[in-house]
Amino acid sequence: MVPMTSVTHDRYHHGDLRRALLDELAAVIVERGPSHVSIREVASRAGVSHTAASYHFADKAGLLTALATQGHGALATALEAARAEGFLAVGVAYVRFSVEHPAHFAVMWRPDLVRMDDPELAAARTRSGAVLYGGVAEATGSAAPRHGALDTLTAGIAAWSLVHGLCTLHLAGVLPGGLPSDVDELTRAVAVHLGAAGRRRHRPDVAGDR
Amino acid sequence: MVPMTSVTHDRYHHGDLRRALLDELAAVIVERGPSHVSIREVASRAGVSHTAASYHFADKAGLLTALATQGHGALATALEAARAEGFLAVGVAYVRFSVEHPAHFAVMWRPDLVRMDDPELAAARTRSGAVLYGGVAEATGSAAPRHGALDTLTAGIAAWSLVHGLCTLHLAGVLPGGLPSDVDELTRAVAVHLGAAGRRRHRPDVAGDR
DNA sequence: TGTACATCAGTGAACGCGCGTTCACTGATGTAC
DNA sequence: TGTACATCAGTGAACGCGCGTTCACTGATGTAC
Repeated sequence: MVPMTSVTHDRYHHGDLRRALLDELAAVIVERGPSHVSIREVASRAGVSHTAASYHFADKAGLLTALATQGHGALATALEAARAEGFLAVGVAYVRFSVEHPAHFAVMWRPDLVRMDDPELAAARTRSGAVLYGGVAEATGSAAPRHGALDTLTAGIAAWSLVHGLCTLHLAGVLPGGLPSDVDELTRAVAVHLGAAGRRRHRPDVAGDR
Repeated sequence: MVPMTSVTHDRYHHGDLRRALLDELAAVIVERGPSHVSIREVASRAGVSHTAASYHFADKAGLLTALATQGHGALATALEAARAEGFLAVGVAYVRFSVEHPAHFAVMWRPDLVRMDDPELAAARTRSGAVLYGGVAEATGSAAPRHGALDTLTAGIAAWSLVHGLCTLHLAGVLPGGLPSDVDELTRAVAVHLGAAGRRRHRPDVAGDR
């Protein structure tokens, strides 16, 4: 887990309490999961009264929404940086993000924990979504012949699903032994099997059946 | 959402309160998410005192663990039934399970909500895992030449990751428009891009890069 | 077939606790003149 | 440069609530004789 902020000195005016609270929130989520979060504990760990936290975030959902927003921003930045290195690098960056920021990852697509209609969250999601969808369209060739549009879309969803599922299962600790322990290597070894996407334009006979 | 039990008549001795509580738990999770569950509410919805629920489940983690156990059992049954119809059918069954039992799916791989070391849960996980791993090894040809073992394993993880990620994103409601609305069709359209797995025995040049 | 009794499956009151929220208040900082 | 004042960023006490847990108790059922 990589904290998103550097240290601040303790005065009455904290300086960057909002950031500090989000860092502590992330730490609590890593320790106990997103279901066992309380504003009071987060505030206490940041060394301030719990009302100070309420000053920055309207309520618990607001706190979690802010973490999700921060996460989508950071994910977008990571994916944007990887895009130039090609399709596979974006996938590797996605999985690496989930490992470096597991708490953010844990709340970023959780409509039951986060206010998905929050304007700032929506903006951040649009940014990360642009790389996710756009990047795949580029990589697989967006100027596809007819019937290619759905194929391009489903190829993108396949790639997203694969890396997202890999993150989820990996973070849950339910993957079996025998896999590469290095996460970049693991991602490449698994994503290799997404071979069909970049290779052809037409729909094959149903793949892998029998 | 498909309830796993049929109705019971109300007597002092309920008849199948354990089942009824799990059904209500599933309903609460679908409505508000696994983070907003309380024993008292589940008991109240089942029409019994909250102490009656404590009689059947030691605590909240026990309640959620029982749901996860039930889920793994049902998933194993579904996957076992689909296995004969081939590799792709197993994936379709997996996604269909997540849609029919979203509450179960939401807790089945959540070490922060569930006691993963619970013996009954472990047994149920072993059962579902057997189809998941074993099925893939069969479908891709387990008698692979050398260097094929890791390849077979990662192919299985790729398939699992893809369908698992698809479930997660679909249930979260974050998939973009333009995709097939029928879930079986969606799964097939996406899983098609996992083409590399069933087709060859040797590792290709790095797939999809560029 | 009756009866006694153990066990199973529930009730309902009481507990202490941590929660989110509200409130009046205060210390530190920035700005107008 | 100094002072007044508004605003920002916190404190700490108090609230009512729902929570999980514990406890003594009871109704229904099953079994031994």
